[in-house]
Amino acid sequence: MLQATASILERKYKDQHLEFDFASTSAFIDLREVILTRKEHELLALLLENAGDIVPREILLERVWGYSRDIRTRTLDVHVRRLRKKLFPYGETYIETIFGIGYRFQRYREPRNFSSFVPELIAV
Amino acid sequence: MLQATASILERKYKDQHLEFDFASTSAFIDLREVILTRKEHELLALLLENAGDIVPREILLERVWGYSRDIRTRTLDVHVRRLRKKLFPYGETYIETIFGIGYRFQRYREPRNFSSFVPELIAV
DNA sequence: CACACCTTTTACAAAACTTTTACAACTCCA
DNA sequence: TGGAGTTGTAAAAGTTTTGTAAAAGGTGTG
Repeated sequence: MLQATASILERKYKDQHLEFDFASTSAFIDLREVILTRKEHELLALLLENAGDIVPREILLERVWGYSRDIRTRTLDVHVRRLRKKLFPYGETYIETIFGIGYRFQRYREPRNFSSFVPELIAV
Repeated sequence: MLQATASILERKYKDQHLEFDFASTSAFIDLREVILTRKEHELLALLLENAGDIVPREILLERVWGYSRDIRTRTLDVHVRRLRKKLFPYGETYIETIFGIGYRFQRYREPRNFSSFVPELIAV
């Protein structure tokens, strides 16, 4: 059973390892408190609001930075990097790069056993 | 009864094994998520928009690559190959080669029984 | 104003993706 | 059945996008 929630009304996101308060500037990774800067917070918030969905670079740059399209900058990448670091050791797991498009926040998922394969149904 | 749909308005194609979102960059083969690159996505989208119909090489090269006629290239073939791989194990089934013309996407069809009894589902 | 901290830019490295190349395998029809 | 034409494929080369360290630029506060 998945217990992740990301309601804007609740102003909170929570899963097995990450707790994030949309109203506050701090988060928790397991038991460790993580202080986010403003941009980091906005960036993560936007990704979390769309958890599970890809958010294009353009949208991130527009919403968090107010940049219009066609701006070439590495700012977003640098922030993603710092965010991932602060989410250690789950940074790479949570924030996924979608090449050529943008980024996606993925809810934490319990690692899979090799023995629990998905059976294929065949009509005989 | 066939349940495949490919409406551009719905922006989604879905049949028994493949789920494809025209707006997104990812698809699903059974329960496995498949990340498509831009070209792969465009190519599959074009084939899906014409599901059941042959799409000539020339059209594919023109629409996806902007190539004008008479260009000799193996690019299309290479992309088809990679697409088929990502659609494993249905790649060959879905994307059919029409020799001398082009390619055709075929909706998934339930294997036919010769006997008329209700099939039994077996997990293998 | 000086310091600390945050943000952006720069310059390059690394990774991912696309196209080409070279040749093998296949198809169709004379 | 054999050869011209077409498609399949692996690997190399080329291009684009993303990652990263470090420096430069801002901002707020004592």
